[in-house]
Amino acid sequence: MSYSIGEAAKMVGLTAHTLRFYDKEGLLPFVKKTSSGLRAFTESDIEWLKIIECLKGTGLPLKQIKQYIDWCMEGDSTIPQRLNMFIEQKKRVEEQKAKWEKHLEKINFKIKYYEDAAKHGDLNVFERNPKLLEEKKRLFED
Amino acid sequence: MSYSIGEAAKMVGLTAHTLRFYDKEGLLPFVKKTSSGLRAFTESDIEWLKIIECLKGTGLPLKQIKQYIDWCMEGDSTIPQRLNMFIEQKKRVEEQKAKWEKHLEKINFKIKYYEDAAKHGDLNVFERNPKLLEEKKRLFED
DNA sequence: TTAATCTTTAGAGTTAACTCTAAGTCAAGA
DNA sequence: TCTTGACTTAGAGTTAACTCTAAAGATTAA
Repeated sequence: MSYSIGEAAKMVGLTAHTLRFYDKEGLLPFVKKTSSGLRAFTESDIEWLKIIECLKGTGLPLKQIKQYIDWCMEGDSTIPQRLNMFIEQKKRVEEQKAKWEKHLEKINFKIKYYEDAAKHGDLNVFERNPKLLEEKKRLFED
Repeated sequence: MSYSIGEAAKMVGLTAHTLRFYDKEGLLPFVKKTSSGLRAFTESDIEWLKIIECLKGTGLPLKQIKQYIDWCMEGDSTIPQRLNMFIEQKKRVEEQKAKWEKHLEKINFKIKYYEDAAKHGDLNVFERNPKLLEEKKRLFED
């Protein structure tokens, strides 16, 4: 049993256009076609799409995803490169998470700031709450 | 005391080109110019840049950042919109964080998978370790 | 004062990742 | 069989966010 491009697209939350674009870019060399030329996605292909989505969703550019796919197609000799790629990607994700943590602190500060401002209808927040000014200094200096 | 565009750029980790582009897009209406036409960034402007970086870094498009800046320029009447924007952005960041958490699980699985593959020089990982197959099924189904 | 190094503008070019169009082919239901 | 809707390709167009260029003006150090 296999899926058409439209069915596969729906399953992974992309459009058929996007899947064709990925194919054109060489990201889907594993997808076979029927005798009449229609792409037929297997269960295994859907899993490929999910791992592509995982890498794309964590910010890896399509070019590097293609590099990974190429390694996979090349065979067992590229296992070290693939392992290394996932280790690097894990590192990037964790760095990114730390960055977002810092950004989130600033956003939380702004929420506190504007909550007070909204309550009083003006921006004299720091006069009312000098501790918030200290927090701001801490958050925005580097 | 104030900073030239190049100094300001260095301080926030952007290029002067990018700052001019932001200015052209209307993101920096607060930056004043000297009598001879050079941009002069104040300490306060640098703080604006940092909040722009925070919003951009958490995935808010420049158009919506401009919307926020416009609200700030408009005055106290837009405090509720600004509060709302930061609340929404916080929500988005937390959703994104949850998504990354899930992606990270898949990446960690792949690391385990390729570590075993690398150790043995082949991809018969699931034959050696059926529990990893279970984990894969759990991670890649939905 | 002069050379080197900024900065200014308008506008063109780039990159990534889609997104769509046209013209034709294929498949499934009535 | 016919119609409707999904599929095919090549290739053009779009969007966001830069990134760069050219030509001219401003600033700074020697």
